[in-house]
Amino acid sequence: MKAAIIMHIDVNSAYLSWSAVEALNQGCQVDLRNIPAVVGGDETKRHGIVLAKSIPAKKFKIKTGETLYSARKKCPNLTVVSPNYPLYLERSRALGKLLSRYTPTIQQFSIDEYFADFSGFERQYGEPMQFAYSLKDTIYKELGFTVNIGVSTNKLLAKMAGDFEKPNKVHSLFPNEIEQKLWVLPIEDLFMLGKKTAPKMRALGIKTIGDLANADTNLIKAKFKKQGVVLQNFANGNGDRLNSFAKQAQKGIGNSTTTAYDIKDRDSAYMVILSLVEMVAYRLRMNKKLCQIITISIKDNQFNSHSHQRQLAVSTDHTSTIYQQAKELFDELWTGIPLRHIGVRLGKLSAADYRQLSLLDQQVSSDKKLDQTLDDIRNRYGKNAVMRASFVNTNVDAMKGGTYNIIDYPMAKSKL
DNA sequence: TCTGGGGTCCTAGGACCC
DNA sequence: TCTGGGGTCCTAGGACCC
Repeated sequence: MKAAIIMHIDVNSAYLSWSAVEALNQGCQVDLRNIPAVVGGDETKRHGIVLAKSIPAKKFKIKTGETLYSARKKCPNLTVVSPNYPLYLERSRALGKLLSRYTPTIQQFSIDEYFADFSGFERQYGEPMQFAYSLKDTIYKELGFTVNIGVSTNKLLAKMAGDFEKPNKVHSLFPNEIEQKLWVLPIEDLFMLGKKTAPKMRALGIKTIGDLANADTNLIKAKFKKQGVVLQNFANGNGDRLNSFAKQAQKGIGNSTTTAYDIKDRDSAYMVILSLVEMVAYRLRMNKKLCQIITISIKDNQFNSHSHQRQLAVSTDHTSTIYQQAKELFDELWTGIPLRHIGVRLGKLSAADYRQLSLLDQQVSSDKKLDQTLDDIRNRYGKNAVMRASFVNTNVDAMKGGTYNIIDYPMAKSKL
């Protein structure tokens, strides 16, 4: 049997590239990709972090996730542009559509990354590396942005290959290249080995991916538990469960928001919670799901986080039920300390087509009708077409949450 | 005007049952 | 009779991804 051919396609500086191309199309004279520039949130709303950076900005050691304040200190004439999420979503889908022309087996891994399975396509497309180069060029020609493509026999290796030199590059990382290309890299470069684990590894003398690959498994198991074993397998190029392209059911739906000002009173908190619940419950219903677990999370002005969750006796998709539970959970959780962030998450999802009817059915069906009516209006006229009276003349959005449009893909860990 | 938002998975401790 | 310990469920917190 011939080895699988898996490719990882990753848009270079996705948000920044997409905004740059859009600006050029609108007649802008400069290409943001060629100057020190970042996509960053709104500092007046306390969203002031770097979401994406250009290569010239990277030369100033600006990092994704750092504050704009800090980024400007490193590069005083930094250009900062606001994110355009609808654009990013559209570009993301355009890339997926292009890839689908070449293989039916693709999987979106994040807004700017796809895996594609080209196993058995050699006769049609030729030698995999040659094909990857032409695919990269086709993407650039048709969509105007550059990508990195990693080529290997499983998703883990393809992804690691895609992270080699950027931008606009194709790299292979086949099993027989692991020693030469993967093992020489610092431990920090391994997928899923983050900034908490890396220092612990280094303290044990494990400095490179090769060191981890060849470390004593019993030691790794003892120190890092299950996750350690997964990481050691990754270091050996074994993607394990990372190999499936099967679609996985979503486990939870959540929305959260950092408020422009600290929340100091219960009524303001309730307003934000209602706004979050409106969004999260709407998304739940659009996905034709019910939830059985509701989690509320808060972050105080000292950046300490806490959460509280509750399992319901009966699954629900009603805004009013979820809101009531969320308020109770919040009251149990909140000590009165000023808050900067509140989140609501729905878990233990099930299909909405088998509904367990309760004694409260009378009440429930009128709630259901209200939810349906509001959903219909929002789908037709936009999310702000209707709002509860309590939001009128306030500066709280009637529906909160960073992303209104939902990308339906399971996240990182479950796929690898 | 200093630190986002959306996810998944794992662990540890306590409750409860047998 | 005395009391150990395994299994499961629940919850809060944390690590990691983009």
